[in-house]
Amino acid sequence: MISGTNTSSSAATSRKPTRQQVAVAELLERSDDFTSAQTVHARLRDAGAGVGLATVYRTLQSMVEAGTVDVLRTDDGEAVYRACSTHHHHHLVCRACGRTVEVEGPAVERWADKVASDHGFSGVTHTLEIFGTCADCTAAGS
Amino acid sequence: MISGTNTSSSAATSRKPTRQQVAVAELLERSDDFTSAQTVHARLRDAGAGVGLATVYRTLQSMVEAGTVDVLRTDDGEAVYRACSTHHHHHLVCRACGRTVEVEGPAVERWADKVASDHGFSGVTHTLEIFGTCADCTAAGS
DNA sequence: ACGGTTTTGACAATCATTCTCACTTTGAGA
DNA sequence: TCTCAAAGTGAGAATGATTGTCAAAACCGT
Ligand SMILES: [Zn+2]
Ligand SMILES: [Zn+2]
Ligand SMILES: [Zn+2]
Ligand SMILES: [Zn+2]
Repeated sequence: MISGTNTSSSAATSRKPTRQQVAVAELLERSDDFTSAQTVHARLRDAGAGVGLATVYRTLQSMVEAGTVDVLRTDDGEAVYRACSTHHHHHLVCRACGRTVEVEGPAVERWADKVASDHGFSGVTHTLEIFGTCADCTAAGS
Repeated sequence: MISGTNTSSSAATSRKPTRQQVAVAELLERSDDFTSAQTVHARLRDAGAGVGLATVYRTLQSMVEAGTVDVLRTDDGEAVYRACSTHHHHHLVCRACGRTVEVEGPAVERWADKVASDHGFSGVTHTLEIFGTCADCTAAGS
């Protein structure tokens, strides 16, 4: 119900990436912060190489499943995506400018697993994000 | 942008709760797991004492601002609410049945704050949820 | 009871996301 | 190179949660 199990199969997606998929991937690589599907679509359109909105959504979805991009939700429920390193990590996000830093915390990982198993839970996953205002924005802000 | 600052004012909501607000609050108290606004609305309607959908949303929002209920997002972006204790805590949620356990981790709190300040971030908050399958559901499941 | 303020709720409007389905591209085999 | 079936694309329609609207209803101090 919440954070559903990964029921996707997609045996082996070993196809040559299409122009559209490359465009989406490169745009994400180029930007440091989390970006919504709508924004990706708009940016590609403005850049000339337009990509259909449905394709943007499909591409982002498969990239998430492939683990090459991370997704999280803004306060108003919009999904935002970011090209991240493939190993498990979390995010420190600036509320003002969106700048994002990847962070790791082995101790936290262990703590989460222990808490869950102590309560008899199995198949454990977790989400963890940190928000704040970065130094630059604090300086610039009122 | 993501996880916006609390700009709400609502100086002092010291009004006698209306019948509708009480109905929503009691329904949440009664259920152990996270419930969507739509579901709250449907349940109240089925229970006879109907409450307008807009009112359900408004009431849930103010309860969140008041800190008497927690809110999180399902994988498909739907907001779900739960009456929780008022002190800072996190959730261990069963993916199958929704059963929820409140958990605390002082060490995690310290870690998050330290990571953020190490990177020059201020005004730090965080979100942390743990998902898994509870013992009962593991036993019942295929 | 009376005027002013707050709350409610049926309904319309938004808007991100998904669905449809005809069209295009791709790739392996003939 | 030609052929065809599978995979990918995209414009537009459909979905569905959430929010906006605003007139009627409930509330409150006088
Ligand atoms: Zn910043
Ligand atoms: Zn982790
Ligand atoms: Zn809680
Ligand atoms: Zn915490």
